[in-house]
Amino acid sequence: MKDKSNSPAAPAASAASPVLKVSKASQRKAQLHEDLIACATRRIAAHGAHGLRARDLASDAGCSVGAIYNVFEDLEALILHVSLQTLGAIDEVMAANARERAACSQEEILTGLAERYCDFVVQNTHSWRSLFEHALPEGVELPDWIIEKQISLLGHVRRPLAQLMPTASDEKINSTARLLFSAVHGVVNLAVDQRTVGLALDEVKRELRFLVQMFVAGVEKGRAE
Amino acid sequence: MKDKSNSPAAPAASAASPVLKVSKASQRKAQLHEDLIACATRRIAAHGAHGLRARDLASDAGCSVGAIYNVFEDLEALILHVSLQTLGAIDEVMAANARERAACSQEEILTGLAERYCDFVVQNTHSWRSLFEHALPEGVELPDWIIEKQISLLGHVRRPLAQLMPTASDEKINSTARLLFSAVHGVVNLAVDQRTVGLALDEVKRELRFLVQMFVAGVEKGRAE
DNA sequence: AAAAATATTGAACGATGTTCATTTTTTGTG
DNA sequence: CACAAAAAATGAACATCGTTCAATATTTTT
Repeated sequence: MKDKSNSPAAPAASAASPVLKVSKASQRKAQLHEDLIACATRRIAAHGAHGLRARDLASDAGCSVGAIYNVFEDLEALILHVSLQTLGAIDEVMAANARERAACSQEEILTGLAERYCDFVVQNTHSWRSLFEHALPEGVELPDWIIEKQISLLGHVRRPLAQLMPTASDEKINSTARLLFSAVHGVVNLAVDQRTVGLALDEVKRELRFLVQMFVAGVEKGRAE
Repeated sequence: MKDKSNSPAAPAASAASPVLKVSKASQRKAQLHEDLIACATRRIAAHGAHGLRARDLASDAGCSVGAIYNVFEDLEALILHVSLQTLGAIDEVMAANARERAACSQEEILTGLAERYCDFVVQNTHSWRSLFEHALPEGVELPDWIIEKQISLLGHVRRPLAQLMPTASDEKINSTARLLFSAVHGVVNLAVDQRTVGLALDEVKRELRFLVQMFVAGVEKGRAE
């Protein structure tokens, strides 16, 4: 037993560095690591994190159940690696919004972010839900490489907000970015869960735009006074 | 086996109607029904819905594990009855806000609601989380008596909103109430879960006020134009 | 080629929700 | 009250999980 893969996709000692030993064993291990994440990603996308069963996974990846635990600490750790990929996909979607709306108003950039987040959640509900459904056990922290990805997401909200609130401190911009992300997240969350207190799926995007527009208008109104 | 208690707290054929038979058996059943909800409420409050185990519950209530399934369809159904109580508690908190701030501005009523919801969630995290953590199985609907309670909660948001948006249709008021509730819910949710993208617990209420104030200001600005 | 180190395996373990044949209690009736 | 039928309560047994670990197979080193 070596590292149980606490860090994600270590580049597997790329072929360009022949000094580092890429033994047959560690190659197989790296391959299994990759395969398991791929299989888990598919299963989570199809049935949610709850539907990820060790025996099914072993069957999919063509290994024994025990092998999973040689590569990952437990299933939860494997799910975290899938989460990193999901976060990456969300980051891409948000980055695309920033590119396509680079010339637009800050309000339009923010409404675009909300709509894109909503679209992603509707199209990738299970994967997205697995990002949030597990309340981590008392005292257990998320690994750094997950936290960094999440901070990166917030950057997409922080940048247009900084333009909208030119006199605000970095701390205020930061907390407002978290506020706005959380609010949009909540609206999408209760909607895709089809909760009674949430919105119907066919009104979510319209109402999300309304939320962001009213919030931005309120901020601008305060600035004008 | 009779009804498995699909409806909540049927008044157990109150003593005032001697025609309806209150047999010794049905009395015991009603008592167990009550006891199980009480024990489940305590356990969920202490350890969350995940920590509700059939064997522990039977031990607490002084019955066999099988007895639980004579009274409730499954543990999920029992959790729903606990949810009704939790929703009732939230309703009370929101109603208290309406009473205490009856003479305040609509903005203050709405910020008060957000703050009270936040306080409740912080103080009753486990019970509150069990309201939302289970995504119901495909095609399974919540029972009417839960949906009614949730609609009742929305009323507390709808009423001040109706004052703020006098020209809006009932549908618009309704969807805006869901929007605002969902947004506040999301902010509180990510905060109590201590998520990276959420707010820290010591800034939540301040930022919630900011969110509601900016939203209300935006709505009023739009009305003025 | 043999030995040491390492990795893989899958049966077994401990929980868990749920069931159901058996036992106990309650109810209806002569 | 006695006694049979009906109803309810019981808890051992079952199916299904995640996880472990002694036994086996493989790889690496000597």
